[in-house]
Amino acid sequence: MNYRIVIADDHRIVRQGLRSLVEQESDLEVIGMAANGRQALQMTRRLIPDVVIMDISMPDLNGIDATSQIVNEAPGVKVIALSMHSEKQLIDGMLRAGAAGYLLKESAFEELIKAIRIVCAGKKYLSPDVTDIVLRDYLNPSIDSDHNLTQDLTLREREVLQLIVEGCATKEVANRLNISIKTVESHRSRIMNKLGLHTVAELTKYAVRRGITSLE
Amino acid sequence: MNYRIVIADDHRIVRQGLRSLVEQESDLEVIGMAANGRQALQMTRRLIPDVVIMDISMPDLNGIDATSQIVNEAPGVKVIALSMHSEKQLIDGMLRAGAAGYLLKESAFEELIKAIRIVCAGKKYLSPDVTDIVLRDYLNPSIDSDHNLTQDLTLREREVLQLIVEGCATKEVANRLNISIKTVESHRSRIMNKLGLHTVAELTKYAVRRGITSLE
DNA sequence: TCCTTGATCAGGGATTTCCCGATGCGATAC
DNA sequence: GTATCGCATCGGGAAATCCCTGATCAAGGA
Repeated sequence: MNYRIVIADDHRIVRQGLRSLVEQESDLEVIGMAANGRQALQMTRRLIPDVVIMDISMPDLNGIDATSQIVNEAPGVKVIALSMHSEKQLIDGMLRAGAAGYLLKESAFEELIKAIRIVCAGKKYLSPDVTDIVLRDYLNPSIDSDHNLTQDLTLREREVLQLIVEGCATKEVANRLNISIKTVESHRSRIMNKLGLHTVAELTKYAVRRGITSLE
Repeated sequence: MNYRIVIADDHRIVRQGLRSLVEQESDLEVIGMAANGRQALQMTRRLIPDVVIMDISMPDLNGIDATSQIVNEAPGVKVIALSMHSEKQLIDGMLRAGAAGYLLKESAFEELIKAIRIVCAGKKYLSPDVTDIVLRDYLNPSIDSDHNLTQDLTLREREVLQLIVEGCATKEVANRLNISIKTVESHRSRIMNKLGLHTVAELTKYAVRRGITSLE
């Protein structure tokens, strides 16, 4: 039996590359390609494929919302997320939207093929890296994963974090908050611990992603 | 005659896809694949391919600086930039670095094949969208103060900057570049001086804005 | 040839970070 | 009501770093 596949990615050459890879398998057939989430949705309605391989960051309608609608309208269609990032929020969004699989563009295509066969068999498939993140969350009895890690920071810690990523040196943070340098160091250290980050550069990127600070 | 090609992109499945596409042409042979700019550089030194297909945003060493070094060391090697973005700064950076072609991931792979043959014939190739942007700038020579600052950084300084904002400690930068900690400190100090920035947080935001690093 | 630039490195004091621990305080548990 | 816990606060001491100065060397242009 042949599996019918739709590929959704906003970069044409990536779509074509994926098609070329997938069609090396004799039982896999690419029946359509979409450049954004809305096209993917319409195409899925029309063609009812077995699997949609879905990039997440796409214009017009993103992969998560597209997946959500597809799964609602056509529960038989399996969606495999193919993402550049292993961020918890994205994984979470995709799985809640009803994706049957999540793998990274960092994966080998053999893994994609495997994922396709597994979801077609009615099971779920996650990349090892992704599994790690999901499991860490599962094992850690944090109340809800939607409240991301930033929520685990205390008020004071978020204050300190914001000042740091806005470019204040430790001493300046201490001055502004009227506390000792030692205290600021403690906060920073605990922040890094909680977030699993180790440098100000990483903290800054994290904060920008979370909207705690802007790029100015 | 066969053309020997190296592919550099930080996403494995994209690399594999590109390889699969390129090798549909009987006279094109993919002799190596790299996951970042540094690997691409080393691979190019070793294999001396005819063409390097180079993604721009890559960890460790970005596509622009990698191209710059490749073109210096091995002038015979043609570099084709394959970018997600058609931002002026990136195009500018790549062309100044000596790329022989610039196309978007939005392009069809037929265009990539065409580009390969054209640059191998010693000519330049730009995507139509990219040509537009270059021409607009050519016809309207705005004195754009935007690119001056980053351009003022030397190649080595940008390398160091990239590693720092990717979260490497000074010691780790030194290790990766095989230079002394003192040298890294010198570079960092001069970078901050040139840019008028004083903390890693500010450096990081700057680098993100300039496309030197991503938010991960 | 001379001069500039880029890349490399060192010394050494000032500063910061990192890893340990400790205290006080309010809330919650039992 | 006291035991416990989380939070904010701070300190010591070693390690790492920052900052400034100065130096060498190679490459390339005037």
